[in-house]
Amino acid sequence: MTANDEKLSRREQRREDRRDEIKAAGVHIFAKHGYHAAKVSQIVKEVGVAQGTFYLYFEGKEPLFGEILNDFLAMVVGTIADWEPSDLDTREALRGDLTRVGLMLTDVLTENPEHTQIFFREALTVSKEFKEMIREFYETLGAMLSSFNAILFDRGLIARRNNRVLAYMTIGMVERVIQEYVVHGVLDDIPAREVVENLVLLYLEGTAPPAE
Amino acid sequence: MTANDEKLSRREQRREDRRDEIKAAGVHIFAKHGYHAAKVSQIVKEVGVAQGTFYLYFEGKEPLFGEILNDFLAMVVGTIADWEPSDLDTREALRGDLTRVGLMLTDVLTENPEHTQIFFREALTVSKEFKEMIREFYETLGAMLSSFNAILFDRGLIARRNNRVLAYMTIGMVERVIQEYVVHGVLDDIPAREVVENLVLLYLEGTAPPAE
Amino acid sequence: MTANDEKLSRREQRREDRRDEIKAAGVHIFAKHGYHAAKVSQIVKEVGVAQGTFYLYFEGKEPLFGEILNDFLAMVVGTIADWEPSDLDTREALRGDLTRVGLMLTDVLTENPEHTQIFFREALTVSKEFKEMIREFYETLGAMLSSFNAILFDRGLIARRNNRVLAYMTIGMVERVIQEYVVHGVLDDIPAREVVENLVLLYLEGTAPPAE
Amino acid sequence: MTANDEKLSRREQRREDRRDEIKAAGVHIFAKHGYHAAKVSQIVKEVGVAQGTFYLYFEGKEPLFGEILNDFLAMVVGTIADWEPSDLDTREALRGDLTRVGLMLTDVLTENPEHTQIFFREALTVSKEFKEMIREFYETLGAMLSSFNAILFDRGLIARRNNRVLAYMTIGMVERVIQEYVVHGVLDDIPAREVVENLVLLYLEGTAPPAE
DNA sequence: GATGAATGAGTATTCATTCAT
DNA sequence: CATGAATGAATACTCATTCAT
Repeated sequence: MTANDEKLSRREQRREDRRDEIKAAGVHIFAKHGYHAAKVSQIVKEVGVAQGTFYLYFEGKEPLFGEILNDFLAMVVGTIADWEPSDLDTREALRGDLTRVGLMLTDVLTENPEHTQIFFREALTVSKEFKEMIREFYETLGAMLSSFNAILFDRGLIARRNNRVLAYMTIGMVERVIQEYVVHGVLDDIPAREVVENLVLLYLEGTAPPAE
Repeated sequence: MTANDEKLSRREQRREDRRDEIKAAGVHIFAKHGYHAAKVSQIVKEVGVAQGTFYLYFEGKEPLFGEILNDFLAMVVGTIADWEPSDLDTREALRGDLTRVGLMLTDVLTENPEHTQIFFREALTVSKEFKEMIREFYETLGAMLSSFNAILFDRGLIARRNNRVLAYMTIGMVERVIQEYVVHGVLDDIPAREVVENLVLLYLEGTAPPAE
Repeated sequence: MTANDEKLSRREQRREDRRDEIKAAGVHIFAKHGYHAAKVSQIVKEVGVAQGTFYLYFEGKEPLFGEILNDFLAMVVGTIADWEPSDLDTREALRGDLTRVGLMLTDVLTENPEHTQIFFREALTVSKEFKEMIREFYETLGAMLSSFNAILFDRGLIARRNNRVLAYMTIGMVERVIQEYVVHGVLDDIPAREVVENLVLLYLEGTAPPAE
Repeated sequence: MTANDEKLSRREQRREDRRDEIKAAGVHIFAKHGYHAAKVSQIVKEVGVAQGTFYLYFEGKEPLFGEILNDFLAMVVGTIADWEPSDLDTREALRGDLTRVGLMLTDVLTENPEHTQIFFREALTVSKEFKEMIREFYETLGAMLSSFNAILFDRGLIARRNNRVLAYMTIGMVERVIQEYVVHGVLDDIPAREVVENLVLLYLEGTAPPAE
């Protein structure tokens, strides 16, 4: 690596840092005031740079929001993708896996409450484009969980249900609990593990296959 | 009733009709474009009246939104309030009751998909006031369901759970399924009864008390 | 007078009464809020008639203001016109005359404080037309008083002065004292006669011809 | 002073210049059309900037008016404050002082006829706030002149009068003459000195103490 | 005459974005 | 790279006036 490369790289690093600062301020302001009430002037003021500087790092207010939204989705998807399923040959194994992934998800969202808030509160109202992106996210998630349920049923691990309805029920119970826990603090006197276990329990008991 | 009264009453009737027309247009435009992108000019254009006429019937754009929101909440609350619980002495009775109220709710929301969409998509982003109103709605609902769960547990109808978590899980599964069913039409190839029965089933099986 | 005439006349009377009611309300509202902040809706509300009724009696808001303004000017001009000057052959006679007309003016304005307030506060800002009307009023008054001063000087009753400046000084001292006395109540602990005598005294002593 | 400071200061200078340009245009438009008929669009058009630019320098139309009004009052008060009274031990000294301050006032107002016009014509009709500010100005002035008269009487320089009435008479004669002279040009064929001397003469002769 | 619902022209203000320095 | 002054499009709301009933 030449001195030049190093310098360039240092410059790039600074550029990245500055971008991150602005994005962090964006997260903060969007969470505090909502997308529509948030002003670019508030964001730059929080960072301590001039109005024009914002546009050196982001194309505009909406693109910034888009990145923040993508960061959130990437975090969620990444967490689920990190999940290395066990053999899933018994309901006990399933319980373990679900609890584990649930706790991982709880962790990452608890660490990013503002992202979580922005996602649930604002994402649908910014633009048609984002609305459709979110819709696609939900439908993908719904389809994945439907397939997952179908597999579990095939393996005799869960009872016969309408797997699509079951998928969306699952999504719903998880997302509402997350909102109350992470964003509104309504359930935050309860240990995360207990919350997750209640979720897993309802799912598992609610789908217990009939005893032979 | 004198002729004068009649005239007055006819006038009042026309006034109500006009109000309703404008409100209906508001529902339509808000659902189509979202609160922030909706323009008063679009609403009056849809009704076919002048801009000023709008302000004869509503104080402004936000107050109109507020009424629409209240109408929705009143519909939901009214539906639940209409529920005359049976004795609730057996799980079978419970299943019947839950199915019945679930179907009633499904009915009223299916008939008002735009209100439903507005509630889930926009209500939180219009103003602090509405955000707090919605929050209160959720917390009241959460508290009611928590108590309900506690009663059911006392009667031996459901197993020991964290009743608050259970309450919010229930809210979540219902609201997500409603959104998919009513607003996005993702589940609308499935009969309403089946959807509701799946919801009730998950709740009931998921909370089945241990056999003696 | 036939019965028909009488009926007509009664109808005309009613019409006049209604007009006067509206005008009185106009005076009140204009004085309270000023011309620009005054709303026709406030005026009709005070009278207890419908919005449209206003336009059966007056051409509009500005014409109503015009009438009110003219009423005020007519009162002032009428008061001065009522003055039957004495011979004005001595300064004592002059003092008597000025005191008399001053008291008459004070009387009529004190009885119509809202008109007075409207004239001094609003008249110039309503329209070009009224501004010019007021200007003409002042210039006519100035010219009259200038001539009057010239006559008094010719008769040896007052000293040599710039008669036009003297005229406007006189107008100014009178109108400012009137405003404080009638509109703002700043001097209203002082008997009207004393106020007028102070005015006359300043004018007379301030223009006393040099002793021979 | 570093280059940076200089740059900053130059920027600040430009900012002030721009502000002054806009304010000057405001004075012009307000004087020409009156506050209520004046449009922000006219003001920015006169300066040759965009509509939004106006709001970089002033909070709005009314705040701009407020500054203009304050500038006027500051000029008047400043002129009077600049007056360094002589010993005021003889009526001749008093005459000199009054003439001097009168000329100074005439000067400053003649140089700012639009401000003068705005003050006398519009200031009372813009808002309650300004109305009260003006009222306070008059009452302060009235109180000051009353005290001044009391002092002069104590020193035997003027006769016994109602000092408050005398104060307001003085204010009135001065302000009316100023309006005619500065705003309407009615007296502007007369040298300023002569106008002022007539004012002083009426005051002094009108309050001459009785010869012993 | 009286009503009051309907009209629609008119305007101050905001704020994301640009660009000369 | 950074600045921040300038831009100007975009919109909710008011209220004097009209006119069908």
